Amino acid sequence: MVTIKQVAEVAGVSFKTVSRVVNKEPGVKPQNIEKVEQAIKQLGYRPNRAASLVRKKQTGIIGFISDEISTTPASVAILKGAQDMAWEQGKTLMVFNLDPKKPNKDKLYEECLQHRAEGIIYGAMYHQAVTFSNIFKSLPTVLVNCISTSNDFLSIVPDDEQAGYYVTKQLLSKGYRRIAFLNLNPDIIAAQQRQKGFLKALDEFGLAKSDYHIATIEKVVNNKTINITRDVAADVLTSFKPDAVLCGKDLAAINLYFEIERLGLTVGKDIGVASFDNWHDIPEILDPQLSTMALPYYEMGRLAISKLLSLKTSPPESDQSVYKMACLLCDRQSF
Amino acid sequence: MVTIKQVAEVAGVSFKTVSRVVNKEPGVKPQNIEKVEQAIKQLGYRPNRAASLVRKKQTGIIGFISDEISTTPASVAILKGAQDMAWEQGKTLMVFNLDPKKPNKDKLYEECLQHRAEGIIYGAMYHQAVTFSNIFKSLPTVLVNCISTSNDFLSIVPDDEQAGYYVTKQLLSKGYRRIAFLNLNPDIIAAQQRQKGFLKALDEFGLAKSDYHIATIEKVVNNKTINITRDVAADVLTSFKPDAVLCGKDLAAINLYFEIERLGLTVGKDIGVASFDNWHDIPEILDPQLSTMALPYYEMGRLAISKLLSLKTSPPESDQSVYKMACLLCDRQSF
DNA sequence: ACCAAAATAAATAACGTTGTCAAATTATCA
DNA sequence: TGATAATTTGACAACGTTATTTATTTTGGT
Repeated sequence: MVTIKQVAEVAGVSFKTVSRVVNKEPGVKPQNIEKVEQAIKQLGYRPNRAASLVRKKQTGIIGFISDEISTTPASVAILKGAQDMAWEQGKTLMVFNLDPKKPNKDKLYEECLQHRAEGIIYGAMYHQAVTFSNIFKSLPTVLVNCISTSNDFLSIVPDDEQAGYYVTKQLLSKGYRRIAFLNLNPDIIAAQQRQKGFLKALDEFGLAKSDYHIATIEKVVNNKTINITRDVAADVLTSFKPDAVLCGKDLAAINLYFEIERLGLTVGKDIGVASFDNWHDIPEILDPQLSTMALPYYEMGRLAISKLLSLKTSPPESDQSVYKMACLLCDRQSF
Repeated sequence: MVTIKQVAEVAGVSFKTVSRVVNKEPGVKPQNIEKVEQAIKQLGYRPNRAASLVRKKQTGIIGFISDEISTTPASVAILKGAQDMAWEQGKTLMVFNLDPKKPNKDKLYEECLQHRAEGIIYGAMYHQAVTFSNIFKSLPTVLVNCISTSNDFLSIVPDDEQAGYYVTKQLLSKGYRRIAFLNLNPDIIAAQQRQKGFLKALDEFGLAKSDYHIATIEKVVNNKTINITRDVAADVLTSFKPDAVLCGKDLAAINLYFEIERLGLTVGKDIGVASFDNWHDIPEILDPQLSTMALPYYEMGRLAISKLLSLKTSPPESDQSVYKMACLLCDRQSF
């Protein structure tokens, strides 16, 4: 590998001058800049990042630890957002995935510390509460899509209550008055908060208890979540006879569409359907295309990085705060 | 940050001894190991990776450059596989995503070079041919899910021909004799190779031209691919009247299911359905669950790393070779 | 043309490690 | 016990940079 000194020799200047040119420091004669750049090109020199990091205080590295996040399609966007923002800020993201078999956050954190990361982003697969050991206090840390059980980190989550509230209000304002909510497993935060928003919107429109129905489309058997949308939907559609259905996730909306079609009804005409996720290509592949609340994963990833970077400059006065990011309705044809 | 010398001082040994303990080099008295480990724990010392990298020749860093890959759910698995294998081999993956707006592979490669990566994995979103500049020759490089237009890199791709062949043979051996193939855009490699396999299997079973039908479910209008499965499926189902349909991707199989249901037929009973991808939760959410050829992304990611590492030791005699990885049928209930 | 001030360049220290080799200590055996 | 070999330790150079200080060159004003 060619070093800064070899470049200096070829360019006929001291190696410090080369360093100045490489780092775009001022105070080098244009003529010398020219010579150095020539030599760099000629030799194919590339700065050795590691060597530079030894001397500089700032490494420009941000650790991204994910609880399996980057394999789940819905939230890959978090990573992408973080990566884009990091790149814009001249930082490099180092990505680590937790091993689902034995998830050891601390080991990965250790790795980040050794690389002298300047901060850590921890991303979770779904909106949940996570417990962190004290080692996580070593660096500025921002949580994405989860909160800390001990509430001691800045975290960025989707505003599921707002999402539930907003989409319900949209349904109501379009005239739907008999709404079924096929919610996710009630143990998860998103399900709880969406339901809160759902009820709030109904309340504002003065709907009675008999005008809505809430059911659960997930069942947990020995720690595995299984999807029972098809049966639940069939039941709710025939017994409650809603004029609109709000579905906990786009994937389950597929099942819902089938059940609606089976009853000879048409989505978007006889019955409105709305959902949550905006899960990649699913909403668009359905017919009619599914109107769904997009979870702002990409933006959450971006915000995580910028919050992290500002954490480092400003004192962590505002720790333990939770940023709830608004969800947007992707308005298509299903209601 | 605490350094090796501070640890040495506390432990009452030379800093070289600490270095030996940290790197588990032999020849340190157990008693001193104990003292050093004590001091390390007491001070919370962590080796500075950058400093170590300056001195050592091996950085243990592998660059992973992806053409948007890590945002597409189907192939996130490549990244995961690569990451797992890299971790097992004691390497660290540095992940870079191409900016879809202005995809500049070379810039990311440059970044990898500066980090003194020992090798590069380039992953593509779908099986395609990609052109690389000469800068990619600087390091051992392995391509995943794509081949080089100039055929000068080792690459790892799914064996789409085998996949098409295998699944068709399965259909045939279950007695289906009138098969429609709803293929992807014929411009892409996967579509071409699967079709080849499809035809080969049909030929082996001696099927006539009138016993099968091939249609395209994607249309390209101003560089954007649009999905026309619904219309094509409706047409093929009524005009050709297949007893089985092989679908180009799981997502499109959703459309196909709808059309089949609309005709009053039942998947898996009146008509067999098979597909390609094993795209996350889709095959399981469909009813009946979809039998589909899984693309071996995870394994491709793993193989990429191990091939890369062996490239470095053995001379690149076997360059320009293409590893085609067999696809497995995920046998469910749709045929 | 000369001097001071400003601009530029060079020399050298420093960063936190690992590699080399010589020195010190301990173990082995006659 | 003494000599020798084996083990363990430490001093110091080296890695490729950036930071700091010092030296040199250029510029501007008289």
